[in-house]
Amino acid sequence: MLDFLHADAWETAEKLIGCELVYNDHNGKRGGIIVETEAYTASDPASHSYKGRTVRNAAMFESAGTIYMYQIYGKHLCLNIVSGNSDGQAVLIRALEPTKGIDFMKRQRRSDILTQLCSGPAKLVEALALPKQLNGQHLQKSRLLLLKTSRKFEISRSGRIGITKATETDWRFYVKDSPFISRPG
DNA sequence: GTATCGATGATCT
DNA sequence: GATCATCGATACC
Repeated sequence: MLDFLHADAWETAEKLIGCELVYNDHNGKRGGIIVETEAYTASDPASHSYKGRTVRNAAMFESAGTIYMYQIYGKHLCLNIVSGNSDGQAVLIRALEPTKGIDFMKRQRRSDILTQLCSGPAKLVEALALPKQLNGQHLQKSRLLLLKTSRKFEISRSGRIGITKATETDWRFYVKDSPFISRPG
């Protein structure tokens, strides 16, 4: 089912576009279709795994399908899905098109604007109310579900966002013309 | 519409 | 002490 996660991160990042990500707990289900991702590998100067394993990035060196969450700029959490073969690769989930639990997500984000509920890596974590304790857990043993869907999209790629190194590497994937991505192509 | 800037704290040097 | 895989507010065109 999740075999495709074992591919290298740039392949997995493209294949994750169009999958549905859903979190389920006592507050119900909420989630959406993945419409924007970025790939990171251990040989990539922009990656947290570039200088080897540390306490923070340990989850990136676990098996494919492990969840890697980290805190950035003091307050924001970002969600990654580990890919590759326990070699420090992961895919950052950058944006969702909301499908489930939209009222819940509007309350979490204190916003009624549908296209802005999950249009950024920290926004979607806030919208789904993902706990940082997911870090290091495997998808199949967690409350986070990753589902294949039949929807097909036209996928575009570009340089990654918000990094200072390896900005020329086109490892960002997104749904062409989607209003739900973090910023226009 | 685009550009710039401060918040904010864990992680690493 | 410097560096952030960000966001939202503000200023300006």
